[in-house]
Amino acid sequence: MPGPDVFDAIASPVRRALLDVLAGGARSVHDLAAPFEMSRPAVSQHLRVLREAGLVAEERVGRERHYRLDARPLRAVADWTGHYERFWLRHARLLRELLEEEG
Amino acid sequence: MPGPDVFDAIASPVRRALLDVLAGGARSVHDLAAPFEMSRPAVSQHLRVLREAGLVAEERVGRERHYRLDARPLRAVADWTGHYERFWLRHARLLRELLEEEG
DNA sequence: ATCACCGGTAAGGAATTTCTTACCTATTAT
DNA sequence: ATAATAGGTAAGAAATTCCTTACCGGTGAT
Repeated sequence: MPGPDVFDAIASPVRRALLDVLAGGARSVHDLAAPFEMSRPAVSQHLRVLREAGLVAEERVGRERHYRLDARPLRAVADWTGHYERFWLRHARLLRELLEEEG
Repeated sequence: MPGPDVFDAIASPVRRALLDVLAGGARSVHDLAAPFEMSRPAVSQHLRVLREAGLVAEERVGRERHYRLDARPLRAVADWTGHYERFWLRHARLLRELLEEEG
């Protein structure tokens, strides 16, 4: 049982691309799979990972299943990277100061 | 050659913990490995992943190697999650409005 | 009723990850 | 010079990932 971890879920470029598509609105699995050079079951399996991480929710509509984005778990990622913001800001500041000294 | 991907590098809880430690300042491998119930080579291998992702830099000092954080690649992660901020904010707003209607 | 479509699950294989122990070099200490 | 310390790399095992094909149950169309 490899826990539904959001960091793990977004580690895959395919899954990030799926989320990016879903940011444009809910989609059927068929539509989601279309742009990928991958079998449809493979996409289904990626969707399962996203579902278990809480990043997507499915809604049955007729014989289709519409997946919609649930971005809330991404807050954990944003919060974590946020702790590092000061480091790259400091880096940028030092670089700017260095250039000013020279120029 | 499994490209040095930052999303992949931070997918591991161990590697995130290593970065968290390094946020407190540069450390030798010995010190970095101490808190983990893992062999030292295992930590070395995690450090390699972080190094290839550009998240840490090593500096030789005597017979030690000091690793220091380089947070810059994390900007890519922060930027990516940033695109989703409006979604979880919208979610929070809708929830708030719902509660106000009821209360 | 039958057929087509949507999409999930199962089984299996190749590749990757993540650990271990063993070993090696470089540097410092005695 | 010899011994101890720091830490990278190699080889191999176990677990996991990520794809494939085959198959299945629902739902809608004819």
